[in-house]
Amino acid sequence: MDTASAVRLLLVDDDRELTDMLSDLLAEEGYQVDVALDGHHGLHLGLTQDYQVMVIDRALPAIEGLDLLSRLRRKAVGARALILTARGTVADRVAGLDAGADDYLVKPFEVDELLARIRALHRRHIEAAESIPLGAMGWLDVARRDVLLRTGSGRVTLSAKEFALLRLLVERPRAVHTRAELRDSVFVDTAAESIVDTYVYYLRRKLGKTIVSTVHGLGYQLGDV
Amino acid sequence: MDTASAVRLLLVDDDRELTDMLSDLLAEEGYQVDVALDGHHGLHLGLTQDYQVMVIDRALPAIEGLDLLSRLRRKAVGARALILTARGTVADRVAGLDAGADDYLVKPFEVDELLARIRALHRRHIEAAESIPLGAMGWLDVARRDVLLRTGSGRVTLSAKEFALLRLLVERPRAVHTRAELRDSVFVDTAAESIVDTYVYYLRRKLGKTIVSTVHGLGYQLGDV
DNA sequence: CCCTGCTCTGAGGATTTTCTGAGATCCATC
DNA sequence: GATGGATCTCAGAAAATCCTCAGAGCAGGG
Repeated sequence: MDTASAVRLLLVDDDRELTDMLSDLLAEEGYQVDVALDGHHGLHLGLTQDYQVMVIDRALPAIEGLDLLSRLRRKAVGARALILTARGTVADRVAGLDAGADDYLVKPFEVDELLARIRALHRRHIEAAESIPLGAMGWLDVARRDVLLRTGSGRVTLSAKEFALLRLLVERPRAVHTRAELRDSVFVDTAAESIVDTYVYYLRRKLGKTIVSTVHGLGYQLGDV
Repeated sequence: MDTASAVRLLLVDDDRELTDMLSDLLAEEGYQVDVALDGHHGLHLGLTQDYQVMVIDRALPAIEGLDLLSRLRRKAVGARALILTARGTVADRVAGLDAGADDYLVKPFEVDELLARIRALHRRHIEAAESIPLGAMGWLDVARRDVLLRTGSGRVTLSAKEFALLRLLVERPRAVHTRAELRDSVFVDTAAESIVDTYVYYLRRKLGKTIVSTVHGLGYQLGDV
């Protein structure tokens, strides 16, 4: 039916009885489920496969659930994550969200509630950002008009002109763009060509020297060398 | 065992023999029960604690049962309520439902029936508590039109427009919403776009600066950074 | 009918962005 | 290594945008 567009889901829990039941139920709902019974296996699958949703138990052998999640997040794994836990205190929830969880469910739970929350998470993932890779730097997030850094040190927001300039460079990454060309497309046409220098300086200040390279006497180009 | 996630239940009745028996039975079933022997105490507990279910006798000292319930409802206490009464006329039921009761049981009753109805109420509470995670902030409780804060400092109730605005942002958490779009969906279409600014200000005042972030020149977006 | 809370307007001040210009630094060439 | 143009850096003015909040109007409950 819709197996071609099936939602890929990673389930990490050491309770084999639970994983068997859940994976059956989720498969019935049309999800394509992979199961990991410990943290190491979960980490491996999370890094090598492309999931839309992850369901992770806090108490895991090898690598603890929140540790697993924050490791995945540090590698820019963006799948929506739901944490299962035995405890339901506020401090617990906070820890989960801090590790990068999108939702949180306390055991024992109603299976229907888990399914409903997974659906909600998936619905949100569908609208994931359109992001353009910026080489070694990170990703340019078009919807949010910011740059997600590959180092995991968060996001850098760009102003409208900074974004427009970087986008032009990204669209033709190997081309050398003259100041006149960039000025005409990005800035008001009465502006001096040196406005481009200034905005290249702004981009380098925010994103690092190597984001734009100068071709002496000609103009600018994306990236280094 | 799972006391952390036990269902919290408030029992308000002046018949100490009945409350003793019921609280024992309910504790055996895994509920965490608080007992109030008069309306004042019940009001105090209902306002200061967070219950999922309340069982309230109509005939109470100090504050009458239906009065107690409607006072709690006016303070946006959303726990499911079951009213105990000696009379069972239709007019009586209507009065109970008007006061905000979810169910109604006529004395004398079978204890098993009371337990079954409490279970049903609790199940309804879980189903109705469609709580949408708000990132770092907490949870948006659609049924109760309020926000459960992750800091543990209780609930914040929202006005109709505040709720509608936040819900729109939550439904597409990664999208940037323009003022025009938000104005058209939430407010009267003759309103100035700045009405959105004002309500974003209200949300931030109630829920913290980070609940909504500004994308300069474009609009607003859920969450921080 | 009064009171409370909600909705919306408008205006100021605060903040961010855009653009200019000027000195410092770099680079190709003589 | 001297020269002159190209480029980098950055302070600050001007413009655009956003935040904050007082208050008017209105609806609903007591």
